[in-house]
Amino acid sequence: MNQKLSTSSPRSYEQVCPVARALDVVGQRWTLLIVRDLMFGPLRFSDLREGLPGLAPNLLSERMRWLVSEGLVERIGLPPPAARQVYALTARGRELGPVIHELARFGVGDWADADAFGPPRRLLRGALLALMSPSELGEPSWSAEIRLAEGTIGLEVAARPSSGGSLNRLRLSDPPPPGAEPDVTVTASLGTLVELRRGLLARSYAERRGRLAVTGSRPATVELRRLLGWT
Amino acid sequence: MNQKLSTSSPRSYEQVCPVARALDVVGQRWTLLIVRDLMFGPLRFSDLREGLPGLAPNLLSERMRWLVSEGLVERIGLPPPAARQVYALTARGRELGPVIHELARFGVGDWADADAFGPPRRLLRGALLALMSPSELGEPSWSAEIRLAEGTIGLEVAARPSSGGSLNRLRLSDPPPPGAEPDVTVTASLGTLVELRRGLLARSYAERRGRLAVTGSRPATVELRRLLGWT
DNA sequence: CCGCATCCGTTTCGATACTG
DNA sequence: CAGTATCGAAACGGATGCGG
Repeated sequence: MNQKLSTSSPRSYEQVCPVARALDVVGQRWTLLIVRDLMFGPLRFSDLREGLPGLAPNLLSERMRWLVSEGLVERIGLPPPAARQVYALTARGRELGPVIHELARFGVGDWADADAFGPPRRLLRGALLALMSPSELGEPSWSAEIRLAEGTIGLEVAARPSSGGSLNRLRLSDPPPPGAEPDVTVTASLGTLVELRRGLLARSYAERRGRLAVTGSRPATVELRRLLGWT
Repeated sequence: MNQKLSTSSPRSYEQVCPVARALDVVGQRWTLLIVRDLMFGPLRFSDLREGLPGLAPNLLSERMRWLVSEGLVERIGLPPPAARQVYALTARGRELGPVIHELARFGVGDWADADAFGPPRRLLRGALLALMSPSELGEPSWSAEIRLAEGTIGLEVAARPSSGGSLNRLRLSDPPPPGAEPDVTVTASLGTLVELRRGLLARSYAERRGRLAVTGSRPATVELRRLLGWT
């Protein structure tokens, strides 16, 4: 009779500051990782569990209830033959994209074991995104194929729009769209890309050692280098 | 003898993902708010306490020890006459700037009571920063003066650099540098600026109602509008 | 007064077991 | 598969005290 499942609103910082406001909503443990996992598409409860080992099911369900109540996530019922229901980000939830991206950018700074990147594979796109600085891009649109040990990811860069965040210019696809020939192809391990980004490894040296191979049109290569922060 | 002050490393997510890495470091309660407060300059222990009501002193000292051990903050001893010591962000700690900024941008999205903005005053610059989209700026450099009920803030925008985050183009000063004549002056309440940014209020309407006044050179006005996201 | 350390009641988390 | 129920462990918040 006495229900305990009442989306107990967590502790608030009680500050009239947008940062504190944001953290009141997504500052609790696991919350941003849940959003991260939903960033590339809707997932079921068990998909989320799989991607978040260590998160107890009761806590996950409480977090989901909270995220729904805050309007960041919605529960969507799928047509009969498919799985019963999925969780998807709302438009408001997708506004957390830049937050996740900047966190990832920061996290790359002490990411020593990138080659130990494990499942789930869908996070691979996010990991790659963390290595990219879309604000450094030039105007044109181009495409690339990124071949990692874990799999190959497609990248499409849209032309610079008159306004809007430059993050939206990037589209990662896993697997890459078939048939389309990329402007540039890069082959490396995730760890190599991380070291290049962090400036711990020189591009020319990596190429000579066979840890990095880039082939394709000259302009697209230059843009790729900017995007991935190679010196 | 048995010391408990051993910077007990907090729970880790144990994931090989840059977002999880970042949250392992700054994901605990209060941590990002501490960094936020240090973003505009070094502070003493008691300054931090003042800006973070609800944070117990033992927890603050534990967080500071953690941040120091992670290399985000350093303890600096000041010359004798001044206060004994201050905490300052390291270069690595300043890398959290974009994270804080994006969190603030998100937090503006449900910031209904901006006019109730309270002390400490030094957060005023951060609140303003949250309303700004430096990525929308054009090339030129210009300056502005922003007159709020809480006080007047100076803004200087540097010319677009060849590379580097556009956040670095902005410099907020409180109070504004004396003597320099700003290219544009805007007078409004913080709440009005928030409503304008969120699109809840039209600029022309706000001006007619006397809630907003913008004076200055035409080009600087246009840039200001882009920066603050007015339609 | 500042910069913490200690004690203690409350909240949140994590692991496991269990149900429709 | 999609959660709920329970319970011990850890983290947090508030009060108080103490040395420099």
